[in-house]
Amino acid sequence: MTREDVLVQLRVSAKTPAAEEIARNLAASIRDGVIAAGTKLPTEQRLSVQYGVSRTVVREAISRLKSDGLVESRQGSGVSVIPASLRRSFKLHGAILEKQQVIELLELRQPLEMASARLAAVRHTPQELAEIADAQDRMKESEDWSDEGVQADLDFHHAIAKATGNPFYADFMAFLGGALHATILTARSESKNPNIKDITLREHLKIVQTIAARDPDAAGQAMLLHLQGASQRMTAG
Amino acid sequence: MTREDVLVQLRVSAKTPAAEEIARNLAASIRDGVIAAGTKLPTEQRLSVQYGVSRTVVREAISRLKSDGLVESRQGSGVSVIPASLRRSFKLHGAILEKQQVIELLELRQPLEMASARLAAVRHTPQELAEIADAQDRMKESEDWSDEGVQADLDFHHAIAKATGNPFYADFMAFLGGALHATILTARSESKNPNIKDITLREHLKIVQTIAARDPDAAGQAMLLHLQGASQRMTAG
DNA sequence: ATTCGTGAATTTGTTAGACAACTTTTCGGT
DNA sequence: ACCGAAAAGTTGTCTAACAAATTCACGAAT
Repeated sequence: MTREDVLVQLRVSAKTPAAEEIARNLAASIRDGVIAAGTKLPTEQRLSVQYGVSRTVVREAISRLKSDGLVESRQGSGVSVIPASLRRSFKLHGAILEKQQVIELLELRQPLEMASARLAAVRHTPQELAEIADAQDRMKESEDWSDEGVQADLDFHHAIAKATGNPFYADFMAFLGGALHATILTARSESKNPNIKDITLREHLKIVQTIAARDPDAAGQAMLLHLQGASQRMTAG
Repeated sequence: MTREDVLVQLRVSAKTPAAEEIARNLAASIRDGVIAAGTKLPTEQRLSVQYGVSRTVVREAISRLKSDGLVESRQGSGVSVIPASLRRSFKLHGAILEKQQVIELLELRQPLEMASARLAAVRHTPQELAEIADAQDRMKESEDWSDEGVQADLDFHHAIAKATGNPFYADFMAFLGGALHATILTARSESKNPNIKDITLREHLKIVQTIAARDPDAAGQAMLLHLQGASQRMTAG
């Protein structure tokens, strides 16, 4: 019974819609430079023959590339590749994160979180501070290793980013948090350290206090300590 | 004659493809919570009636939303909105950047550039250092206010990001650079300061020297000074 | 011979209808 | 009340056609 379920699962996950696969294929060709910036893609007609699908499917694939800012189409002319310097979307194309990628992503996040904490310490409103404290409370009351605990953890960081008053911080931290969500969850569940939640809560508390005190240096430092600890717990576990 | 040209121009720029406009409309509804996460979009049939277009156009619009990680479709079931916490793309949906947005974007960039310079100082290889110096030379030889000068400037920062050895830094700085490209260009051309290039080059030189010396603190500090100066020149000019 | 239109060929944008594949709902029999 | 099969609903894909815009080629006028 379970074996059958696995087979079904595999079959489902294996059969990605054609448009998605073609979009991925073309995107890879563009990113690897096989199709150079400034040049044109083959016509929809040729692509449909090449991939053995209808023009409809090809058009849906190209739609995705447009949305990613990889190409630009002009009626009557064709679809041309946009130079890398003008691309306006940032995307994690590899869905699953390897450990090395996790480390690199955390390395990107660290200076942003520190700056976020510093700015939040200086600029936060009472409402924003309350939202930060609320996320902390939700995490305190959650069961260990639960998904809702991880969510509260990420909400905590997101609330701080929102308290900077800079929407780019809020959006980008939410994005990074989402990318790390699954990784954090598995890291926590695999961890042998039973006090992981208490340690996290203590580090969070220090951050809340320093932000509430409007002390940017201390807030940045408290955030740094928290991230270093969390990073160690995640990548070592 | 010229008046007619303007009219044509306006008509052209006003006529965005239907799929793009619908995608934008739906994306806004999702981001604003009008269509809540977890719920389903109206069926393609209903949307095609609602917007007065064919189902094909609706499908292309939805294709874009899928690419943005906003929705997920299951054959036979429908198209459901993905929770914000799981979105895996970061995008500047507002195409044109207002001055306030530029300031906020620079504020996001600053801690990343500092971290980038620090990491590059510690980790750079000779080749990577040469690439940084090369961008600096290209900027030196470019004409004032030229597009190629701005490109060399951005290449300089990108080269540093690559020298961190962390591809996320390289990708994200390239993304931010692209977003700021047009703004930097106009800021330079409008600036009354004729020495803007020389000042920039001097600040860059300091960064190169400190990175070459493998001194992360000095490199970070040099980068901070450069960004503060550049930011002032851009937003004040 | 060169340049300039004009029309033909290309190419993307959009529509319509049909069928396949899959999911959800409905309804009838036990 | 429950179960299973049929029906309805929904997304995925294909085909055929036309509209709209661009590009190209050819011929005419200078």
